[in-house]
This record gives sequence, structure tokens and C-alpha cells, in this order.
Amino acid sequence: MKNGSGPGAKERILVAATAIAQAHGYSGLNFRDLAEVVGIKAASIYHHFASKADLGAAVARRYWQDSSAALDALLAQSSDPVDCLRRYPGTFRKALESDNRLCLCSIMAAESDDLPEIVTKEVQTFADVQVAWLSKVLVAAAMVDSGNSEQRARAIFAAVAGAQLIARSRSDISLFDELIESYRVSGLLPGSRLSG
Amino acid sequence: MKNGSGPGAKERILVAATAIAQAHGYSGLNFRDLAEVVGIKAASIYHHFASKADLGAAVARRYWQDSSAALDALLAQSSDPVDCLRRYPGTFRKALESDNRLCLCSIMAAESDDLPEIVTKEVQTFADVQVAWLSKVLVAAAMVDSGNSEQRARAIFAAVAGAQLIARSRSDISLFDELIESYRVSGLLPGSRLSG
DNA sequence: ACCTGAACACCGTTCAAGT
DNA sequence: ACCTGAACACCGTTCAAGT
Repeated sequence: MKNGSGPGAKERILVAATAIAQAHGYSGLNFRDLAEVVGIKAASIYHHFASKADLGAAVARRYWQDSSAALDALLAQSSDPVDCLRRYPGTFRKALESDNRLCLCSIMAAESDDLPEIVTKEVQTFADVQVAWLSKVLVAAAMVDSGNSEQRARAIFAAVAGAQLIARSRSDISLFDELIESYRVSGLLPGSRLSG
Repeated sequence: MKNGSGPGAKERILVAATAIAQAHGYSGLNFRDLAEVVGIKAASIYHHFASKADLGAAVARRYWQDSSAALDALLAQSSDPVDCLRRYPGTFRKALESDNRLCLCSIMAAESDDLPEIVTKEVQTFADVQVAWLSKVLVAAAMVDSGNSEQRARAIFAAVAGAQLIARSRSDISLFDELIESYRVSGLLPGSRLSG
């Protein structure tokens, strides 16, 4: 940090904007409310980000970078790939735990018709990161033939995102847990008791 | 119809509002653009709907009623429940085929923090209708124990909604087809070749 | 470098007035 | 019954001007 008073305005804008976007989407992210949270005026945000599109892209970029680091940490924490897969849905559960928020990528995916191209690009990178990680771990877990790993990875990613969306619409985390358990029972995810 | 000039203004508002909401969500639905599509002025909409919340609720109500009728038609068309389940994802595919639109319920689910309560209620009814139909057909197909049918129905609904969301964010219908096929391979949906 | 006042365009809503 | 122009309060966004 530059001084003793905590993170700078740019960083605080990024953090606050992420939280707002996860709850209300890109279109629901407005500079007056955001500025108020940060403690500056709306116009001041433009000193740090050239436009709303620029801010949105920065928020989405930071989001996939953080999510990528979290997945790597999961892998470092447990060398067992089946265990990693079992814990994967937990990364989506955390958003629901935090004021019933949605994955930034999911809420922005729903807005894709109204997203600036530079934001869309970062949202797609988020999906790419998730699928690449799942694909790698699925192969390590010997859950699929290596030729099918990416297809299965995409299926898991889409299904977990769907579970989060549905659970959020009911403000019901236990519904998310129930849906994940159903994915395990059906064989999409490795089983919760015996290794898949 | 009242006269020879086609559906009335109220009906045209409902149809146009549904199309806009499926592309841009409830928050992206505005009376000025909507009125222009219908060919009247924004203020005239208030002659047919008391408020935006009222219009949103009417749109969502009509949407689940239509979807319910479509599912019943599917069931009437084919008496084989496994065949019905196989064709279920097609009802979601149709929205993507129509200008890459999303299920109204999914896009509104993503907006759930900002939805008037009377709209939320109708969105949840949509999910209830889908789950009830799937549950009934799963039992008829003997794919699950009757005690688990609703849980499995919810899983299928969430996974298909997720597939639609992800495919739309890439504007890629073939990705939707691929995801559905993966759900079949993994056992979540009945297989595409042999009966499940 | 960092911030802001003031303006602009837009949106949901209302209402008196039209036919 | 059905529609509209005009207005109101409000909000997202921008930029020239401040320190």
C-alpha cells in the first residue's frame, strides 16, 4: 500500500464494484451508488477507469484471476484429484454464502446482449479457466477418457452454474447443496461417499 | 379478436415485452422502447398495466402458462416418457434459436435481487411447473425411485438452465447441444441412443 | 494526481386533455 | 374505451474545470 490508510481508491473501487456486480449485474452497477460505498463522488471514478466498460472489464479480469488462484490453491491443498472435484462446487457455494451473490460470470452471462465486448472477453476467459482446471483434474482422477475431459468439464461447469442460479433465485443455499448431491447421485460429479 | 386487425394492444404489449425481457431482463425492459415496438406511446401502456411490476408479473405468468401448455403437448404427442425426457431440452433450445434468447425465468432469476415480489412469485411458479412435469415423467419412465423424483427433476432443470446460460454467453447453440449430450453420457438425462 | 459541479440524456410515472 | 403530450423527479454518464 502507498500509505498507512489501507488500499488506494482504485483498489477499493474494484472491490466494491465486484460486490455490486455480483448482486445486480453489470447493468445494475451504477457510479453514484458505487462512489458512495467508496467514499468519493461518481465523477471521480473516471480518474481511475476510463469508462464503465473499462471498469467492468477490470472487475471481470480480477475475478477470473482470483478464481484461478483459488482453484490452484485447492489443488495444492489436496493432491487427490477426486477430492478436488468433490470440493469444486464449494467455490460457487461461497458466493451464495456471501449475501446470496452470484458468480460474476453467470450474472454477466445473462446480460451478454448488453455487455461491451471487452467485458464479454473477460467473462469468457473465466469460463475457459474453470473448464481447463476441471478438465485437467478429471483426467488426473481418471474419471473420463482424455478425449472427453473437456466436454465433461464444460458439463460440470454449466450444471454447477445452473444450480447456483436456481438456488439464488430462491435464496436457499440448501437447494444448492441438494442439487450438487443430485449431480453426484446421477454420476455427473464424483460421489460424495465412495470415490467416483 | 375484437376486430379484423389482429390482436389487441394489450396482447401485443405482452408479446413484445416478453421478447425484450428474454433478451435484456426485467431491468432492461423500458416503456419507451416497448411502446415503440407496439406502435403506441409509453404512457398508453399504463392504460393496460397499472405499473411496470404489474406488466412484469403478467409477462412471467403468461410465460409459465405457455411453457406448461408446451410440456403437456409434448406429453400428448408421445406417450413414451423416456422419449419426452429426451425431447425436454428442446424446449430450452427454442429460446436460443430465437435470436439467442434466454428462458425468461433464468434471466429473471439472475435479477432476483431487483425484482418486485409479484414478479418473483411468477418466476418461481415457472420453476415449480418445470420440476413438477419432470418429476411426473421421471416416475413414469421408471428412471428414479418415486421418493427421489423431485430431487432429480430439480437437478435436470438446473443443469439445462445452466447449459442454456453458458451457450448463450457464447452465442453458440452447438455448445448447448454438446452440454445436453454430456448430461446424457453422465447419466443425468436418459441416453440419446438406448433408453435410459 | 486526484477530485467535483454541473450538465446531458434517459426512464418510470402521472395527469389533464384529446378522440 | 383508448390514447397522448407534456411534465416531474430521478438516475447513469460525461467532461471541463478545480485544487
